[in-house]
Amino acid sequence: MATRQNAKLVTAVQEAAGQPLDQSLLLSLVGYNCRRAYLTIVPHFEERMKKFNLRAVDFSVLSLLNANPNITQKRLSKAVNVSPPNLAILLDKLEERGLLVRQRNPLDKRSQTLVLTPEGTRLCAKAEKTVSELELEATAMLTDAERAELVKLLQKIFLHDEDDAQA
Amino acid sequence: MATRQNAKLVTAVQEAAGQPLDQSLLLSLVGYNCRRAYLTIVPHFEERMKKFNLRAVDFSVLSLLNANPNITQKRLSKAVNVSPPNLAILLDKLEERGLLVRQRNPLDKRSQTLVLTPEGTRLCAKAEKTVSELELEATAMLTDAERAELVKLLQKIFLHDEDDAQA
DNA sequence: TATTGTTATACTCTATAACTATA
DNA sequence: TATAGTTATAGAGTATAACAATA
Repeated sequence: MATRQNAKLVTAVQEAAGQPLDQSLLLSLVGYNCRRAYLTIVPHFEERMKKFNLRAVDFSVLSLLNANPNITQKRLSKAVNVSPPNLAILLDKLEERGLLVRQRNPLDKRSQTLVLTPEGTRLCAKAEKTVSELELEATAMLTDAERAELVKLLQKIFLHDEDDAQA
Repeated sequence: MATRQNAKLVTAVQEAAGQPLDQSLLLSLVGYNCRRAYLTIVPHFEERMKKFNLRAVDFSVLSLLNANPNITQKRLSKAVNVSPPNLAILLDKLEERGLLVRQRNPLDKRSQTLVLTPEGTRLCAKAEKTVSELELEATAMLTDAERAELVKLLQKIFLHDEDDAQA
């Protein structure tokens, strides 16, 4: 009896070991595929950005400030999806590195506006160039048309009810 | 002098506040768009899966075991991208909840093979149904053709040098 | 009274080192 | 000696509560 049970298990285990993994359900899910693709690109990002000592969030902050000087921490917080307490710490570090400065907003002294320093601007330019290159590498299996189509479809998902397109 | 500086800042801040955010560089990056789309879908997932008390990883594990009974923890670990120590804890919890069982592999007693219990199978079926529904909701702005195209392009990024398609 | 930003802190996730049992 | 899995623990990332300054 125990033997028959065991024989069944042996067969089942051998069968399972010989089969390729069936991931069909997960692979049908948009969210799952987004995550897998993202996790494929991230290591490329991290490797190439080591020399700038920038994480993905740090890069997003610099790039956003480069394109939008003098925005408040509140707007930045929403845009990069980092809570105010965590953003404060992140900005402390970038400010210590001399990449940006906080200025008291003369129009509302509760808030602070942010600008890159000349050094921050230089670093951002280099980092943006590197990121654009690395993106092409990491998605080299796509044609330009496919890449454009992919970006368009992804944006449909999250841009349809945007908040800080204005705000 | 200080006044002229200040006047300049006032102007710059007013200007910045009046403008919509320029995110053009970030929006050109595939990785950034993948992440944003994923982060848009996640809250839908979490809300609908609360009643099953399943996180995304838990769901992936159940779904994978449902389609691949009797695989080893090692293969599962690679497939869900969770390190063995962390997977051990995750499996402890699912096993305590009576959703799966670990069996010593009779062919190699170092390893353990995993199977869902009847209860685990039932829960998985319900969860899979819910996830498929929620995915359609979260991506309702896409046509079926667009959704299929999106999935195809995302998979091109991460399926081109797969490991555990076999292994 | 409400808002911006900060400090302090807790919680979750992920990563690493050392151990056991088998091979 | 090498591998599967576990335990313990450290570190990073994220979330929450309470506070100061300003509106």
